[in-house]
Amino acid sequence: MNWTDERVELLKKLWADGLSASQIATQLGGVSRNAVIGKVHRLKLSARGRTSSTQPRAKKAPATTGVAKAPSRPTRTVTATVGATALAAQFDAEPVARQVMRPAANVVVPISRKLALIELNERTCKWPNGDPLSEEFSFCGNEAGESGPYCGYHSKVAYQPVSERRRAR
DNA sequence: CCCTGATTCGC
DNA sequence: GCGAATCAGG
Repeated sequence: MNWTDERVELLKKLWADGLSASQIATQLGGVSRNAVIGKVHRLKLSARGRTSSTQPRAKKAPATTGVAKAPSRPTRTVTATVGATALAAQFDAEPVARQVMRPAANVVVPISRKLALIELNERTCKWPNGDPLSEEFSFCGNEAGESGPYCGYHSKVAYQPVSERRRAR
């Protein structure tokens, strides 16, 4: 990946918005956080003024009122081989999972390619966007990592079992 | 151990 | 210019 004007502009914007280097790296795709930091320095925009206390870290979604406690992870992993009907049925049968499959509201979501199910392949991120029963439903579609069904961002932020997080490392 | 940005230095 | 490796730290 090379630093096109477009990518540099996005880098500037996200850095100004206070995103961490690793968050920016995942959204840009194809670069490491080191690359982002290096670029930031070369662009001389290191100072972000804001000494916003501690690292913002992705936080949990605020407790929703009156809703049963959600499981810590999706009940099942979406794979490319699951048919659309089966997928819809799965979520239909498990309304709780539908809620859980969304990142927390204050988490930065990478730019999604918004692919349809049939557009997914072995190397596209299978993180679902939105309500599976809605017409706007799509999948992230960014490049998935070697070791999982999600892109770098979603494999970290996704509600993944701790055991799998460790194995991925 | 998770993460953060900063710096160095071979390419 | 680029970014992996490394450092220093929360």
